[in-house]
Amino acid sequence: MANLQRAKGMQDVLPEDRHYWDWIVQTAADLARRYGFQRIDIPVIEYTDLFARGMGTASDVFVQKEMYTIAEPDGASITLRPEFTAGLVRAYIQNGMGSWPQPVKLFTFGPIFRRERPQAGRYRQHSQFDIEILGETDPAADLEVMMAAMNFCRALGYKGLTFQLNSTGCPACKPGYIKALKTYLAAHADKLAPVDKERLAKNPLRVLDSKEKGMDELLADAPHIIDYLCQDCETHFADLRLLLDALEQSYAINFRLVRGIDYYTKTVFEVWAEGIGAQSAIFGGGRYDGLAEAIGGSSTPGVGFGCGIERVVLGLKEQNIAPPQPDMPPVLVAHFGGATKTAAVQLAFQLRAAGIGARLAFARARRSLKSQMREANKHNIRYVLILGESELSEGMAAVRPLDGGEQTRIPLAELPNWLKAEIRRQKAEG
RNA sequence: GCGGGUAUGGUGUAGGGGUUAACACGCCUGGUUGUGGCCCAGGAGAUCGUGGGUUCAAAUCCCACUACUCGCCCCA
Repeated sequence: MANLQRAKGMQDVLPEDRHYWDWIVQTAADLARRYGFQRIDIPVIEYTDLFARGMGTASDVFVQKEMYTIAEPDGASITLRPEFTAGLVRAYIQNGMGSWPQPVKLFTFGPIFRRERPQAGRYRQHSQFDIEILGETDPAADLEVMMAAMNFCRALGYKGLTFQLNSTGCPACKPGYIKALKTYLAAHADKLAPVDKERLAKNPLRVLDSKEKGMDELLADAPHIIDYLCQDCETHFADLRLLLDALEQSYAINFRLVRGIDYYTKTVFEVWAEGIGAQSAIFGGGRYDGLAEAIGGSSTPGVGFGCGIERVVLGLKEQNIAPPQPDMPPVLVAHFGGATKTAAVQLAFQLRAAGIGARLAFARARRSLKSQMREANKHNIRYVLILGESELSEGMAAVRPLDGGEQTRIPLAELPNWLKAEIRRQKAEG
């Protein structure tokens, strides 16, 4: 093995896998546009401060040094984005989108960086498809975001997904809940695993996430956030559920669903899939009404989700769902002998200009026709256009179908139209 | 940061102290003068992860390291 390898936690997306990506991203983008979302692209790098204020310096991503942060010579500190939302809200504020017709509905796609220990379905660079609705408090906005996630999965043919929903409250009611939870857990401290004791001290909500033995029973009797929501949050949650019911969208209320980033308010949700290793969430999202203010803008509500493409691909493979095969060029231009190469090159470009996919056989020295035929076969080519000296002297090309049809000779000048007609005919026949 | 597993041609594997390290797939070239898939015949390609040790002899045994991988934490 050569001592050449990609950096830890990085992935090469080979052509074979890449067409999953094309399909997934295309499907997601089509769907998003149908909902009225517009594509936006923002930089991979932001000032570190943005994430510090957005995610909170107490958040795990920040505290555990999971960010790729670079100190610039001039003293600035910049960071490879560990998530999309903060950057998108920054873009909203900076570009004056607050004065656009509200709400502003955006989607984007690109790489995200977190310096974690890699494992199945978790990489240091991963790609997310992300949508956000900014400037809207209506629970129907939450609904749209959630349904976009669900319908996206349906469009891919995904099966066995569960929709996990919870409300995480707001600054008005969350502290009261945390206090109640703390009290309860402290009373049962003897039953807590060491990890959970640590969490209790550091971030009590995280205990809800615990996978330790016996926690299911213990937490079943723990205070539930639902009973502590303020009027506003409760109404919002109830309205959202009514809307989900109206669309007959099933979901599981998961009072243990908490998310790692501090800015979430009210709605939080995840979409879980099976068979992709220990990482089961392919979507995660929620509402973040306080984020814009936290990063220094005027108060702007928002709701959105991020979807991990690598995990979606893992899940699709697990379920044996394959994307439609990408089209390969239907013809290969083969040539041998004399001045045929020049004619072949000209023909190939002429076909491409006419909109016909053409692969040109390369041959530095003499190369047998057999070898060129083999090449065509390997690439699933439908027609080999053979330019030999005999054909060329008559201004013709031999057309050899690889699917069993008869070989014919067609005048070079007529080839583009002839091929177009053939391809159209074949397509019509399926 | 903490655990477990693995490390042999491009890929997937077999082997197991002793002269040319095996197999499959892939790749290349041929199988009569210019024609694919199947088949057949050849060929290229590996300092058996790295460094040390034991031994007359190490890919094989021992130790360390590194990398990859899976899991914990956390998250998409």
